Amino acid sequence: MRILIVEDEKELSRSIVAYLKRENYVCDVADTVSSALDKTDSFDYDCIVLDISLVDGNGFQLLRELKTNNRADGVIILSARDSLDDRVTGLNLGADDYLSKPFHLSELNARIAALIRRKRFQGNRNLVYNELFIDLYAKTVTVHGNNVGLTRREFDLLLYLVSNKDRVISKNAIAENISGDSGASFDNFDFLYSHMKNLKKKLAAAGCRDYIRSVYGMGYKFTS
Amino acid sequence: MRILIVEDEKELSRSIVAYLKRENYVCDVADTVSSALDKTDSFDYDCIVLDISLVDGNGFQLLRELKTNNRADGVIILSARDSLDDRVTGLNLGADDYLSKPFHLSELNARIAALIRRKRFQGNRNLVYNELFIDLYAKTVTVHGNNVGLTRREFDLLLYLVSNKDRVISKNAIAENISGDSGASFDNFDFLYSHMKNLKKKLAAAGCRDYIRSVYGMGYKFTS
DNA sequence: GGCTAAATTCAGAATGTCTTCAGAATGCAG
DNA sequence: CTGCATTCTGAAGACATTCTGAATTTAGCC
Repeated sequence: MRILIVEDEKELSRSIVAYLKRENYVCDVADTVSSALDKTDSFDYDCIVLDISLVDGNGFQLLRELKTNNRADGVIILSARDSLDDRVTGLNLGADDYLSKPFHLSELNARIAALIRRKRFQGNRNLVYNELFIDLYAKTVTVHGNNVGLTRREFDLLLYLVSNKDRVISKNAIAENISGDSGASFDNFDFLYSHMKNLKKKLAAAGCRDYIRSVYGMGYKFTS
Repeated sequence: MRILIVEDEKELSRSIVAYLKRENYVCDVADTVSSALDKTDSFDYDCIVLDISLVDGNGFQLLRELKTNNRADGVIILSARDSLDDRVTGLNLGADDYLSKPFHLSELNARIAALIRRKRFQGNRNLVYNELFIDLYAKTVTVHGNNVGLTRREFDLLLYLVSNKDRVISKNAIAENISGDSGASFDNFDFLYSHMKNLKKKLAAAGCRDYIRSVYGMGYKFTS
């Protein structure tokens, strides 16, 4: 799960990143509008946390550009205290949520979690595909009612595949999504193969049908 | 547990905060309607204590706004003496309880405790999970009838886990919830590990099953 | 102010997971 | 069928996370 933080106060962005990393998100930071655009061009973030009052330009402008490129999906605005207008404008420009400064990191985290659940899973707590049952809150996967003990990466992997059901996902995309550190370029996908193998093995052992298919030369696909 | 006090008489708000801090609540104060809105925008309070007769505007207006944003959950109104109308109006606007000035701080405290209990535990006085028995009033925990002497942090910890039954809770969230000062960002969770260990040890010593599971890399989970 | 219990910090141990590796298996193009 | 690229596999070492007991600091109480 990957998040872009657009914020020019170093101190704040650092503490946001520290917190969100511990919540197992992969975080990128942009401190100008142009670098934010660079990053959104090269990656499709699950969520963008945007400080609307950037110094180098207008946060609104960024939001507008994102919107015209259909990338305003999943934007949470950070607005200065008292600027009610900013919020309204932001929401009208397609932002999903806002938070006025100062805020608690836990609250930001809660909003991000809610946003991602809405975006990726229509706000559902559970996902069900026949015998396969995924509880997003308990972070458990059960097959025919028995718990399949998945590790964090395995769980993330399954979730990413499921949230792209019926679509072939490239190894790059998967790797970027589940690998802990951002900015990594992948010279091999051994770690992915490994997790994929373990995930499939565990699911199969629990009696789950083979929903995950590898597509030679392209990537992987989840089909129910 | 976090409470917002919306009150413009400095003297009063100060003494409320002092009292509630001693009761282990974390308190924020807003002295105008707009700053109250900022704060409720940025954080989801367990309880809001609202003086309905604010000078800078109308407390009712604030209540209305909270209501439309689904945040009127857990509001206790402070109203001037004799203004029965205010109370009725307030309750109709979705407030949960009221208190007419002047009042005893202990009374406010009792109402807050009751309110939070209602909100978090559907008004139950006790929580029971098989052999584990939690008395929210007495703040005691018994297993098989014998009292498990928990410290305050241990009790808070257990309560937080219980109130998020069947969910994996991140260490961030737990730390923020049980450590006095919130909003803090933690560089390590040693204190959490320590409390967790002591809590589990005490429960186990009393013959309690292991309801609290650590979920590697994700947090902790209470399951009955 | 001194005593006691509690909270926090610390360093090392124990555990669980991730990544890497080498080799095997599979799929594809010619 | 052959050769090359891709994917899979099991095992092991590297790494991260959690646990533990003890030491230290802090807070509550008389």
